[in-house]
Amino acid sequence: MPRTLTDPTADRAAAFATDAAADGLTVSLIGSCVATLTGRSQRDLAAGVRTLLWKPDDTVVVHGASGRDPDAWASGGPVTVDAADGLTVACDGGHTAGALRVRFDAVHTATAFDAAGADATTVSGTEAALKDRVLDTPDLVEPGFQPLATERDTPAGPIDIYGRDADGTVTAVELKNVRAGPAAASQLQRYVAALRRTLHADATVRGILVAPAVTAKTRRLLADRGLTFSPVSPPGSRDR
Amino acid sequence: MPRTLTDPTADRAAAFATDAAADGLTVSLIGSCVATLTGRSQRDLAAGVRTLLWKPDDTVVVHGASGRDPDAWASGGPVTVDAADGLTVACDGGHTAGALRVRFDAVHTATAFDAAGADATTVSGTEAALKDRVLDTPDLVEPGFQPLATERDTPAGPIDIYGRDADGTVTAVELKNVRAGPAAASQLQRYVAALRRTLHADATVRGILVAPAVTAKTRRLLADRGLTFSPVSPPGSRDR
DNA sequence: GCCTAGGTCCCGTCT
DNA sequence: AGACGGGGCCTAGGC
Repeated sequence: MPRTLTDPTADRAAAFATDAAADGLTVSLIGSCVATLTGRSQRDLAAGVRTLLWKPDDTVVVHGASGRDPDAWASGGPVTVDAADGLTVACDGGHTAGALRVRFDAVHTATAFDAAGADATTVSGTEAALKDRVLDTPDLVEPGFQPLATERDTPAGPIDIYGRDADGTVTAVELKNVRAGPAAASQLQRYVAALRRTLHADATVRGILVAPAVTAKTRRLLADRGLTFSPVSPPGSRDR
Repeated sequence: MPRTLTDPTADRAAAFATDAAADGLTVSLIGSCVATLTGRSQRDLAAGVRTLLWKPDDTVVVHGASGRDPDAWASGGPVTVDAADGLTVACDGGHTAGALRVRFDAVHTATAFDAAGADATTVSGTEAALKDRVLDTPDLVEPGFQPLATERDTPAGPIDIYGRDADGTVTAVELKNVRAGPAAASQLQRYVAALRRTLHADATVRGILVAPAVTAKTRRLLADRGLTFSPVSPPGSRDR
C-alpha cells in the first residue's frame, strides 16, 4: 500500500508528492534541506538532514535532530511543490504565522501512505475529570462545601464551580489539574472581586483554588489575598 | 548513507532501530500501530497508520493524520525496543509526563539517517527585538519616555523596561510581541502594585503595555486599572 | 534543582 | 470569524 522512492530526482519527487497529496495520502520526505520562514518572526534553518511530513490536512512539519517540536512548520495552506531548483515545498501559514519554504538539495527517501485510523484518541485526567470528581465528592474541597453551579458567569469570566461553604458563605472555586502558578491566583482573585461587586455590598465571598499543588509564590499570593488552597488531584493520577 | 527497510519483520525492524540508535542516527518508522500513555493523564491511540520518529536525543514523537503536534510523544528516555508481540517502542517520560508504549502490528518502512547539521537556526522578530527597538527609540512608547533599566527586579518578578515618563513619573513597561491578552494586563498590574509598595508610600507609578495590539477585554482591564496601552510592533514585522 | 516567562505556542470551544 | 483558556504544553533562562 505505501509507496516509496529512494534517491529520486527533484522532478520525480515533486510529481510523487503532488500525486500522493491529491490522493489524500501523507507524504514523508527525508533528505538534506534548508528552510526559511518569513512573517512576523523570521526563522532560517541551515542545511541539514531532516524529515518533512506533509499531512492530508495540509499541515507541513519539519523535524530536526532533537526536541518534541518541529524545527519549522506551517498550516493553513495551500501547499505548493516546485522542482525548479531542487525540490521546494512551500506553504503559507496565514497572517499571524508566515510563509514556510523548504528546499531539498537531496531527497534520500520519499514515502507516501494512507494514515487510516490515525485519529481516535481517548483522554482522561483533564480538568474536566477533576471537576467531575469535585462535583461527585464536594467534601474534597473542604468539609461542608456545596456546589450550586458550574461555569457561573461573572464580569470577570466564568467561575469553574460556584457554591457555599459549611457556614453558607458564597464561595468561588477555581480548578487546575496541574500545579497552579500565580496566574491561577489572580484569576481566582478577579472572580472573587467580581462576585463582591455583583452581590449586595456587604456580602462576604470566599475563593478556593483546587489543584494537585501550588508553587510557593502562589501560596503566598493566595494568603495575602485571603484566598484558600485545597489540594485535590484529578482521578486516576498516580499521586491520588 | 541512509538505510531503508521495506515491510520488515518485527525482529528485523527491532534490530535495525536498535543498531541505528546506537550509531546516533534518527529512526523513522511508518506503519500501523497503537499507542498508550500512562501517567497523570491517560491517553490511548486506536490502531492507525502513523509515523514514529526516534531522534538521537531519545525524543520519540508519533505523528498522525493531522495537526502540528504529535499524537503522542515521550522524552527523558531511555528508549527500549522489543519484538515479542510486534515491534514495540517504549519510553518513560518522567514523573509529570508518563510512560509511552507504541506497538506496531506492521512496519511498512523503516529508515535510519544521520540528521547532520539539523540544528542551526537564526531568529528575529521576537520580544527581544521589540525591546531593542523600544530602547533605541523610546518615543515609540510615548513622547518623552526615558528607559532607566531592563529586567528590573520586583517582588512580583522582573519588569521588562523600567523608566520615567515625560513628567518624571516612575513607569513600568511590559512588552508583548504579539496581540496581548488579559494575562499581560494582570502581569503589568502586579508589577505596578509591587513598585508602589517598594517605593515610598505616596509614589505615583504608571504602567504601559507595549504590544502590536490588545484584545478588547484587555483594553477594558487596562482602562479600569489606570494602565496605558501603546501600540508598537516588533521590527521587520509586516504590520510595521 | 525548581520556577518563571515566552511562543509562528497549538488546539478546543464558545460567542 | 475572533477570542479566551487549557496543555503530558515545550523550551530557554534565572536563581
